[in-house]
Amino acid sequence: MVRSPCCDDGSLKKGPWTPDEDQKLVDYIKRHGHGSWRALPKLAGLNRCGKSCRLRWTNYLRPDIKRGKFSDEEERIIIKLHSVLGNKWSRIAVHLPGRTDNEIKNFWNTHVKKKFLQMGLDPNTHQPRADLNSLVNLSQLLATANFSNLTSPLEDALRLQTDATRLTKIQLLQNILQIINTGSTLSRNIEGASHQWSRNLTPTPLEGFVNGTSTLYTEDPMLAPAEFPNPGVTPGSHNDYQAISNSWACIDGGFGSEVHNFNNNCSSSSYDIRAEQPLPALVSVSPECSSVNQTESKMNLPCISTHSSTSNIFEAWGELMDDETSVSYWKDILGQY
DNA sequence: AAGTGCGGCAACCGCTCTCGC
DNA sequence: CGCGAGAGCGGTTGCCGCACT
Repeated sequence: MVRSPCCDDGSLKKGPWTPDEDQKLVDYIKRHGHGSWRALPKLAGLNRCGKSCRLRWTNYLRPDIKRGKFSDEEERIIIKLHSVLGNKWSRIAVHLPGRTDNEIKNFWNTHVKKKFLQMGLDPNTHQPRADLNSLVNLSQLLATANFSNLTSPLEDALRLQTDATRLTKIQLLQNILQIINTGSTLSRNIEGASHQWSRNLTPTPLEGFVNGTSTLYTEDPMLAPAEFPNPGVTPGSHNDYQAISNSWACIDGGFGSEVHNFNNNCSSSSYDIRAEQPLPALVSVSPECSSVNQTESKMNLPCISTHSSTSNIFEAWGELMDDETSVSYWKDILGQY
């Protein structure tokens, strides 16, 4: 089925707006509000389609639009929000009063993205890029950078992200150890819905990590619903999310609201994590993501390899080990807890 | 001064979502 | 429930100005 575009009338003007057109649009909206965008151009005496008028108004003519360069703080917020929301520019724009989604998108594509790439990071996942060239670049950067004194918004955000990623990996390892200890799969009986998500507190995260009762991500009862309510949402993905959300919320209270909203929503039975698409995948995407769950795949949803089966967890583990087989790497992680 | 390349940004395109019938 | 119109959103394009040769 071919749908006719709303602006297929060849007589309608396209391209840059003239000051006269701007004035007409502003005058009309000031007097009458925009009402129906489709009807507006005729009523305002403009030879444009309604869509074009709406874009011009929301991206340029709106009186509350903030112009000029993005501040460091704004950049920091954008990076953090992007790590949580992905390319949801309109959602990000909500947190930056006076900035439009289009402006933020352009800023990301022309400035921030470039910085990510220069640092050898994938701007989509905020993770190190897999290709060799970028790894070489990254190692060079690491050799020259003093990471204990990071000051730029991007570096700040990236350091936090690294911490979050480590937490995710630890969670994955924890799941595997639990399987080994109990001989059961981690996969939750979704229909039964009685899985106790919050486990008993243990003296130290490391002990919990070793014996499979870690509460690394569930110490805050607000962030840890006793039961994970939503069929189709895997424990792994939830904990992955909490790892990040705790990380962000701890460090930046103001920004944590988005994350807390997510977690609160998560506690309601009607909430669908897939609708929010909270995070880019933090661990490698397993092959079955594309074949088994076509809906998720189609929606480009984060399909985390801690998916609800033992095999998936081990596959994810295998992928992780491919990435980081160094014993010292894991010693480094474990040594922190 | 003219030509060229590049970056930034406004605007467009097409898909998805929402809502009313 | 299905359909269509309108609105919103994200990706992409193309113009413009600036720097460099």
